[in-house]
Amino acid sequence: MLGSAYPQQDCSLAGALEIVGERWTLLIVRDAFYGVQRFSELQAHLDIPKAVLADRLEGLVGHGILARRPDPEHGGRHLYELTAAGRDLWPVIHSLVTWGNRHGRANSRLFRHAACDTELAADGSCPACALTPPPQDVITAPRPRHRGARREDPVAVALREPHRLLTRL
Amino acid sequence: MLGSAYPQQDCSLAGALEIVGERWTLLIVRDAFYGVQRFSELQAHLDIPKAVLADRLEGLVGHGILARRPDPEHGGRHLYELTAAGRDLWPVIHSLVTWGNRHGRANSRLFRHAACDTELAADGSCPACALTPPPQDVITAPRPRHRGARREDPVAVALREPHRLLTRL
DNA sequence: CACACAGGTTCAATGATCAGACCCATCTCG
DNA sequence: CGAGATGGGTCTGATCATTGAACCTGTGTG
Repeated sequence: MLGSAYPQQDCSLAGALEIVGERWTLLIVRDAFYGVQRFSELQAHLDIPKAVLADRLEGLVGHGILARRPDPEHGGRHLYELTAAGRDLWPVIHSLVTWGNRHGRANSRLFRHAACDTELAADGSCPACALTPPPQDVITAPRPRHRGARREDPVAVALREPHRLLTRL
Repeated sequence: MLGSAYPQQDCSLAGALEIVGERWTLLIVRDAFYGVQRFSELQAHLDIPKAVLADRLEGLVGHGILARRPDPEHGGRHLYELTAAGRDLWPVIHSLVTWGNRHGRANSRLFRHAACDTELAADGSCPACALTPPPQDVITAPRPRHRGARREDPVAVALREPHRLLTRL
């Protein structure tokens, strides 16, 4: 996003958009909720230029939304994980998915409360349990009979199975 | 947003971001919730280049988020109002404001349920009434003792008084 | 040691944004 | 009626972000 700032806007919406409002940023955060943690997986799943991905990851880490730590399995590599501030973005992601689902292209995925298997309401709450589950208690699965553009990258393939948010893919 | 599209992303989040993910777009929608309806008011309140504002308004009208109608008081002018699809963006706006409030710059405004005057919870629900009020039942007011960069444009001045969302400023 | 691979950085070309100048229709005041 | 002010734009050159491809480096593998 150009300038990456909204000067003179004394508003926390503008402040939030300066951090997560750039192109690609919320898609990266979405994948982080899905459990994607590697640079190469993000790049393959999002079709994003490496330079932009590196720039966005640096920004997200700098703003405390993602944490970058060494990969214990592979020397020299890193894993990116959501911080507490990043996990707080779940209502933003879910409300945008819900809106896009109703008014834009229909969604390929649905979100259920892990405890009772009920699909989440528009505001992210579980209608059966009358509470709003945190993302680690949400399971995402492909929508049945959905025929989207079939991606074949490892992340897209792994997401054909139901998967609990925030757990490593 | 460059390209204004995320090709190959079979996801309603990407679809939503293609519509409302461009720079300035969500700030325009926020002002529409505040009751701003004129081109000139938006331009003065947002400090946005006229060409970009015209482009964004055209996009929002084209995607059915704003409706453009002739201004009955002034010939040749227009008013922009949120459609039903646009009003459905309230959870997106509120969740972003709430997040920015906790993790970015503190907010200058707060949101209360008109029926009971209780401040809304993070998920947009009213803690006292145990329901999620629609935006037309929400009142926004400046945060007490807040000293932000004082804007002097007509919209900023009008918003120093408590104001019900979606009603004309 | 040669090689592949993850994870970047650098580069030229492209496309979006910006500030400011310009334009036209309507309203206001003399 | 005519002159100027205002709203709502469009147009233009300069600036800045994004893109895809090429290149670089450190680590594991055969």
